[in-house]
Amino acid sequence: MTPVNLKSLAKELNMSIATVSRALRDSHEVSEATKQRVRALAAARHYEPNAYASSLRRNISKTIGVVIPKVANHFFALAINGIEEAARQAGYHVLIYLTHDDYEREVSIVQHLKGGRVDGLLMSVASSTQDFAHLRGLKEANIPIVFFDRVCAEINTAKVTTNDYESGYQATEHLIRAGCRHIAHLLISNNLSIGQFRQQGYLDALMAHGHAPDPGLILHGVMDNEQNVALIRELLLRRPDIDGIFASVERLAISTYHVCKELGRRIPEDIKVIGFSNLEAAALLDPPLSTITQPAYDIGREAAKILLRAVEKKKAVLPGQSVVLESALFARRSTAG
Amino acid sequence: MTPVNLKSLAKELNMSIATVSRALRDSHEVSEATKQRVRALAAARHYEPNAYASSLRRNISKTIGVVIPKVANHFFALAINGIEEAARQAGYHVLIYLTHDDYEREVSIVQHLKGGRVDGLLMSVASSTQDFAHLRGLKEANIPIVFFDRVCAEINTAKVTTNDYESGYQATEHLIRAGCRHIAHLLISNNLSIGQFRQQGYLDALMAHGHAPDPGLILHGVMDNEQNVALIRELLLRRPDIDGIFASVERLAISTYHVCKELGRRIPEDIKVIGFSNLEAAALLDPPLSTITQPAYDIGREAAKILLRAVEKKKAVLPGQSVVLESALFARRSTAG
DNA sequence: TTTATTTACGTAAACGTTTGCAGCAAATCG
DNA sequence: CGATTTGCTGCAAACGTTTACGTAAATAAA
Repeated sequence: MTPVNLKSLAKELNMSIATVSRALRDSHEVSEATKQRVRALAAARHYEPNAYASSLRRNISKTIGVVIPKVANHFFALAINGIEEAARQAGYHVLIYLTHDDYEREVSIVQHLKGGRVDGLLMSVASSTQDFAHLRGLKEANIPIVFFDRVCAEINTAKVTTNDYESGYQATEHLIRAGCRHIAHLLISNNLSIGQFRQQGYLDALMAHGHAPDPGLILHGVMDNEQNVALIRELLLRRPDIDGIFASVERLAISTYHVCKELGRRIPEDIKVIGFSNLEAAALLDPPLSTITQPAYDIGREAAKILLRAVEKKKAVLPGQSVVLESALFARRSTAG
Repeated sequence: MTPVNLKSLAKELNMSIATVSRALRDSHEVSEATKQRVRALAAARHYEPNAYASSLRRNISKTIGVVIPKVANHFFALAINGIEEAARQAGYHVLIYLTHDDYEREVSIVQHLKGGRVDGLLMSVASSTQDFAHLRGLKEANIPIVFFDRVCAEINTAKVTTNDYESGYQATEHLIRAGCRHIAHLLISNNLSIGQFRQQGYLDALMAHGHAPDPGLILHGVMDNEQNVALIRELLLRRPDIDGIFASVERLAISTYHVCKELGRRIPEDIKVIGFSNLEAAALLDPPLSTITQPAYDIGREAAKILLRAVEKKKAVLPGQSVVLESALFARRSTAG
């Protein structure tokens, strides 16, 4: 079975490779008659251009990379959905890389991508990442990058986020209005700007309503869910006065449910719970969970669109293109007064 | 800023491109001293080989494609997780494509991939796919393919599935033992072999326990969840005798919960429900949902491993390499007697 | 010494595509 | 009618890497 490429098509058509190539790219310097012949044979032979030869020659891969902590998470799954949609429409391919929130892995992935495998990068940084040297290098490699959700403030590029400060404020206020007096905040590693914003919203809402912030009510989660359950259990036992919980990430809200069930704390009678979550089944939980839900699909799509515009123009992405989308608060029974 | 490639390194080191290339690939025909010099400079200049040039020359892309219906679904998200892990360990990259269960899109994606962008393909076919010509073409393009979960029986290659027949049987039997007399089966498009197996398990379990199969109790879901809710509502109203529901896909179980809540049917008192699901929060639903849970991560990882072995040997994948993994049944309150 | 063999490197040809340049007709213009 | 333009096509050089082949020197075998 002989390979079907420009050369084989050219030979069969008795013309040069150049003409075949131009005909297929619909160049204006090829006669309509020739184009017809070329296209007919290409279709008959099921010709598919070699993506790598083209990429090498044009120095364009028509591919974007997506680097995220995990995929088994509704937020990221939905974001990928949006990213894939935008990429597909623009004729781009999507490479997926998972960091599992591991800094070393993130560095290794980014390093590899400097080889020109992707034209641009979408990224949600790992929670353990503190040093951003590996990301700076991308600028030099001329690979534009757009951060989404878990952004990196130190890098000068576009970012797509949600109104995290306001959401943190609203969630906390929602609990206060529901009658909570001692509200705990569960979050993960606080070196993420996103966590800081939510935390600040939480603190400001407390202050605004005359509640004194209490460091003992702030719990930092870890990667492992088992450990989180233990941490939350310990917190609830140590501070029996806690009557409200604001979870900055879905996993911690779920773990809270498990602990409450285990300790016999009733939701919402004893403790009210609200959490960031994209869980479709939130309304079917026992009790239905009040959530702040981020527009994950839109975040992914918007980030991809911004990136693709930059890629097409071969320009770096500008911070000015940053976008802030709004999350929605769904009050359900877990915070019923 | 000059590009850093083999040529620039060679010039700076006063040696030929070939030697630099060989040194970096740790060839035995380069002296240790030279290797040291080359490696040192490569590191200093942050050299990253151009993936496309290498791919073009070696006719190997070190990339696999994953074609799935959707990603916002715990099963597929977990599968991707397993796939990415296996790929990363083997030094492969992962391209993601979503069909959204659309046949046209699936064909278009597969067609594109014949251009050599990927060394192999992992696939879960779209529920609307009936014709498999586009997949046969892959054989000719010498691209091995491994199906997982939603396999295509007509194509002669390796498949990674779960024991769907047994699971369907067990789920049905579980409902029967819990006292159900009129058990409905909710599934999607039945041209998928996977749906047929589960359905057969359901039917055989009914027969084995002296229940007569009733076509009026089998409901075929569609893409849209709103429509599914309507269909299920109609079914429950039309057949008030239904006291058990076996949902072949997670979405249909969730929709069932919504309908029951709406119609005031109590689970499990009035209707017992069991469904295929990888939802982590299944135990936290109201009531906790009994599930058949597939080892999604392992399915993805196993499929990727089989594919990568074939890719490395540049051989087609053999049907004999097929693997069947076992799902687990978790009995929870939704089927309590 | 001569003749193999090994070691270490360079030369150059691929891989398939794109594209600047040139050529060469036919058409248009002065 | 000669000069210039226009429309179409081919030639050949890239893109960066890998690798078969050649070669010169150094070592080993004779």
